Amino acid sequence: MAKPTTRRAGAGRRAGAGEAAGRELLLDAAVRLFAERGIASTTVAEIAAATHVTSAMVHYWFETRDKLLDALVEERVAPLIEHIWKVDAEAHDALATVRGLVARMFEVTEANPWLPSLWLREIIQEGGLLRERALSRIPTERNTAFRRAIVRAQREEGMNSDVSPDLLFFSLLGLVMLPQASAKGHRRFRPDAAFDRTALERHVVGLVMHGLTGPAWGGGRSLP
Amino acid sequence: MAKPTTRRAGAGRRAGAGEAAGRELLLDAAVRLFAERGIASTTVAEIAAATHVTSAMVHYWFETRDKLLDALVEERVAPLIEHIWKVDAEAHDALATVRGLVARMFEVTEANPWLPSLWLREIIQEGGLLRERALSRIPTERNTAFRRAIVRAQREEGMNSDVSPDLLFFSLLGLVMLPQASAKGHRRFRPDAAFDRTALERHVVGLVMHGLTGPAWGGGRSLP
Amino acid sequence: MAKPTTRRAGAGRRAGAGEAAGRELLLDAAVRLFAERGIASTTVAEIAAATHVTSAMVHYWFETRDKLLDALVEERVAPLIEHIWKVDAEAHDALATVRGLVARMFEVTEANPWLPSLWLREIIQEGGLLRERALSRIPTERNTAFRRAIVRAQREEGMNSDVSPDLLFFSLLGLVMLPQASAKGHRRFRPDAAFDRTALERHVVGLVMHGLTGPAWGGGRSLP
Amino acid sequence: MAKPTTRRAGAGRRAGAGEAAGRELLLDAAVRLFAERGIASTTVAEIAAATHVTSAMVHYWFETRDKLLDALVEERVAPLIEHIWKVDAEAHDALATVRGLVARMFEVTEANPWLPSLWLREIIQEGGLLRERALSRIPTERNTAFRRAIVRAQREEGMNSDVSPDLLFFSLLGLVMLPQASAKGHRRFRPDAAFDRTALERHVVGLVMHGLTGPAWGGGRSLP
DNA sequence: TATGAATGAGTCTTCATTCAT
DNA sequence: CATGAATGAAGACTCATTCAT
Repeated sequence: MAKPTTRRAGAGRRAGAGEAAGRELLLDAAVRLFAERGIASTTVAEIAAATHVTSAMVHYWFETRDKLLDALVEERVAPLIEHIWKVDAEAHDALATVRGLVARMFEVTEANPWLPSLWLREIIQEGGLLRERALSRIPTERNTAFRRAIVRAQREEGMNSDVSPDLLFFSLLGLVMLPQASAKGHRRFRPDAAFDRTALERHVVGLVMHGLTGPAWGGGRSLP
Repeated sequence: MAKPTTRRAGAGRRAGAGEAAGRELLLDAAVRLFAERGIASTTVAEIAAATHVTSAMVHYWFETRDKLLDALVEERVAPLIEHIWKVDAEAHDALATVRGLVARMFEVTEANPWLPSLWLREIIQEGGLLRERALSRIPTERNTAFRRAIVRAQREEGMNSDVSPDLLFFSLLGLVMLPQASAKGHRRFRPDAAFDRTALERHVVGLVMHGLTGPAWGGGRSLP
Repeated sequence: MAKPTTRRAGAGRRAGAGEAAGRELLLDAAVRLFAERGIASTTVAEIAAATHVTSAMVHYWFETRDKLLDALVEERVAPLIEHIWKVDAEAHDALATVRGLVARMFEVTEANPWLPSLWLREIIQEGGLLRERALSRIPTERNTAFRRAIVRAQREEGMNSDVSPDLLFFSLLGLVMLPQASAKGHRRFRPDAAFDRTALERHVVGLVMHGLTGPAWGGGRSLP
Repeated sequence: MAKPTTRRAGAGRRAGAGEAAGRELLLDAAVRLFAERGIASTTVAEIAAATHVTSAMVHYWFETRDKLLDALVEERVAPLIEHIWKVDAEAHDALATVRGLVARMFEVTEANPWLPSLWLREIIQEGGLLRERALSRIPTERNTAFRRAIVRAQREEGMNSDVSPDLLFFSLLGLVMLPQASAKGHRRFRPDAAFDRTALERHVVGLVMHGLTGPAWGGGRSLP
């Protein structure tokens, strides 16, 4: 975003049409390599090589490796987090809220297959290199509202009360992200089965929706 | 196992009583630091310092950083994996099998709090530094038997058929491991709540057991 | 030839005019230091320091110490070996062939005073660090032809038959190279006498030419 | 020779019968390994391992690596040098002196096949790790006498005057030592021919004796 | 924009050496 | 005599970063 050297301070980035392709290409490569190998195991030179430029160019665009991570979160990760937590006008009850959350998680990972890996390795865990940068982008009020909706559904609508409102979001994350992060690992046990995001979504939704309602949940409700 | 430099060739270590404390202490420190920062971000010198020795000692005991990883999987990770997949004589139906698997996952993580982090970062994902070493320790036949038990329960006992037998194990892993790997992250949203493994277990078991049975699963069955 | 780290993949060095001086200077320093101290006793940092750069630059140009040795043989040693064994159109008999071989050995060592040391320490001996790399550059067919010429001269022209055709080349090598490799050692016994390559050549040629002909060799032949 | 620690200062080495085998075995191994790989490329631990002890034992016997080299020259190399230069009562003329010198070189290398390699790599060259230690053992007066004998033979007996009295000893060294140091290299060109010290001696003596006398050296003299 | 040359600060690894037992 | 544990000082190699062009 910032131009590195003061020597050409005048030449600001004009947010134009087909402009600054280099920068975007570098972020593309970075995000992909970080997901494949982990951030700590990816060098600036590798990102540069994947984009057919030299590592000096990475510094031209981002100044330091650390600011590249800033830019990565800002421009690539944060928008996805925000999309996942977007207010869902359609959701009139807790179950639909959960359903929407899961749906948007799948939307987002479908368009950005590098996300599960990055989330598991670099965001969720203490010591993750994007942790502070990314976690601060989770909208606290939305998160709180979500928990409250669960609490209310348990109290008033007979939602499975074994479920912890505090932990439910982590469960969804685990259910959606972990299988996608280990996709290539599946082949070890089922070498024939290619990874199928649709199958995963059906599986997760089936498990969670039933899990939240449970046998005791009044009959008539049908799952979307 | 032994390093040559100073030792008489062929003089093996006798696996005696309270012996070789240094080696075990180093593995303890390694496993802890790897879980905290990731393997790639942990230097040999840091592991040594955590044990109050020099990095030369790490090479004395393990020869190379890479062989330290071998030893780590062999001596610390593999036994846990094997315990998780141990044949469960008590489990007479699919549901009990799942319940037992989850229970042993919790047993293992309670005694080894570093495991979730390591599993998510270094085992599950492509590019994880322990991946090949650890994945080969998962007993294929047990894994297959597990999937078959699910299939049979779906066909014969009305288990929730949305659930994919291939994906269920990954779901359990995600449900059990991910929240524990991000434990310190919880505090960001609920600063008061200390991590409570018992609460997590109730949550996971509640969600999964209900999720597998679902509203349609005949009445009488009661969860453990 | 080029190192990747910073460079665009595939961007080769253009073998231009006064270009890549750094690389050549490093090879100069390497060859000199290796001759003085032996390869095993010379560090990358010493080579770098002799060229007023850091050891990182040596890795920039040659990637590893080992590939520096490859380059050294390829670019500095092999051409000399090939020159020594060049087909000698002037040589119409075995004696002239020997004379030419010796003459070219002196030519080459005059222009490259580091060669004798390197040859004795790193090429000739088992365990020499350039041995495999350099020995493979000796043209087998020329070597064989040389031996056959000696055999014929012994059978047909009365050349000294005590001389072994197989060993003669080693003798020449020893006569030419060893005194030059120990040049500074001479001073120990004759502190006044500076090393005099011309004197050595007269000595070697005198000894060998007489040695090959011997008292019985028909009179008339005069040495060049 | 000296016991390292003062703690048992009383326990001096008694130069007894089958005593201190460890020390001698270590010197044996050292001398062999140094000849094979060069001193700089041989570690204390390797010498120890070849003797089935630990490197601590090498320090017990020799205190430091450097003092091991001292001992090596003192006890293994110097006696051989002295033997080579021993006053030769049989030699009544210069030619016989040369002949005797060569004969003793072969005696010594036959019993100590590691010598040629060590001499070429570590003694003869500047930068050789035994150079100072060994060169000082060459008896200057014998060396000078040898040169004077040659000068006299050239002046008074018609010995080949192309030969330089100063260089002759180096030539002998080169002729005798270099082929033996590169023995295994021969196989590259003549894979069938095993190294044959007798053949080498005939070759060297034949070359040198004829070389010193030359065509003009009156007839009658026959070589031994 | 883009590069090649250059560097300083690590990081892993090796090795001679020490010392209590 | 002999060892195992321990270390400090190197040495090869890597990598983010700088800068003149």
